[in-house]
Amino acid sequence: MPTRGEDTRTRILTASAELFARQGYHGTGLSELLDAVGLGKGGFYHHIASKEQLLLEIMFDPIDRVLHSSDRILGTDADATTKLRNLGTDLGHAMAADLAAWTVFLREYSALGHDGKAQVLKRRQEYLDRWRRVLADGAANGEFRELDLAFVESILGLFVYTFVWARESTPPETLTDSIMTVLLHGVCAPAHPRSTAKRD
Amino acid sequence: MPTRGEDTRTRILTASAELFARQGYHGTGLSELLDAVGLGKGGFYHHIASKEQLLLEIMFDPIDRVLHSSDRILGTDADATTKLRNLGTDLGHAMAADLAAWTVFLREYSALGHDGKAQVLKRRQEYLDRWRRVLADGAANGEFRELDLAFVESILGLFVYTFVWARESTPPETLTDSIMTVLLHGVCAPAHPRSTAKRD
DNA sequence: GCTATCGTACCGACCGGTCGGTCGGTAGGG
DNA sequence: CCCTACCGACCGACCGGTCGGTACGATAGC
Repeated sequence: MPTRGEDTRTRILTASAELFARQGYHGTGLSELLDAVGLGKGGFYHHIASKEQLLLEIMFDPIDRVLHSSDRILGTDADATTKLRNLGTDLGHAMAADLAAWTVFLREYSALGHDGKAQVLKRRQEYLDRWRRVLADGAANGEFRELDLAFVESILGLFVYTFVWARESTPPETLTDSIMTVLLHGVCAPAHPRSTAKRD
Repeated sequence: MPTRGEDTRTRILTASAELFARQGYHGTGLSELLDAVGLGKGGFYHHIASKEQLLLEIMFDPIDRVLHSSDRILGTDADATTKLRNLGTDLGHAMAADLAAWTVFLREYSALGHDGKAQVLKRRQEYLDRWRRVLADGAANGEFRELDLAFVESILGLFVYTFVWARESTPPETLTDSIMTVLLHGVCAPAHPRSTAKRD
């Protein structure tokens, strides 16, 4: 029989992410989830410790991915403008590749227990710090204008909401460009008229 | 005895918005809600038709408010840059004034039934059309550069996420400025260096 | 001024159903 | 023979919602 082994777990993760994204964590019952995966309760709990643990794993996956790739981007010796553009396109790619998990990541924070909240918050903070660092560096060397960085908090929301609502009408690369064009023009110092986001 | 009459209904609306924003619609039980309002089930259902109807009313309130004020803004004969700035500050004020309801509006769309979804979607569309119209006008008369308008879909997400996550550390006017500065610089044509969002 | 009547605001016991989770069991490959 | 993968009956708690009843202020008849 196929579909045995470790990939059942993956199937559970994928299907749940989809369901949680569409109907919310509390809005999705176990039985509904079981139907989607094609498993009984016994099978499910053989792989997953609890519904909340499942939610936590769904949320870790996408943020960990961009956390790693942002390290790679920050590690290069490119200028701040390039780094910012790379952060943006990377985030766009990640969201396009796994939009369901990202939607869950953004919306279901409040469904987590105390410990889960702390773990997710820590990763979120770390990731946004990468953006803040690039923005601050660019402001320090004159590439960017001096900015109040409060808007950085909304980078994730900005991307995810664009992807969730505009996905059907527009391909993901166009969405990323659309966001990054405004962001880069909004951030770059008038003296440096590079701008217009081009994908690498 | 006080707290009789129509204001009980208002108390229910306010308390539910707060609870739904913190824990989600499905994540908030009726009994929890009742405790917060200080009412029994009978009292609650005397004022409210159903839990879902309650959700719908919470969501209409904030969007209807900015829908009205955006009409006023679009009706003036100011230039597109000013109109855009006014749309932004107005939205910022509205969100600061009723952040809980706005959070619910953004997060709990999927908890709505078929009819509710359609009604909310219609208002959302109408409001974003105001932004699109200003952006398109500005692009037509040279105030703004030519833009792919896909990012407009995320205006609401952009604001709400900034407010939800950065509220504790930063006052709402600063947040609005922070967002609008990036947005205006990102959107204005290089030839027109007005920018820097100032509140009226 | 007294009481009968009515409508509004509210109570809490109770309903059927669903929730997340447990457990005893089994099929089958190594 | 055992271990992995899975099944589904079953659990108590809790869900949103209903319903019969009541406290009380206002109005009306006399």
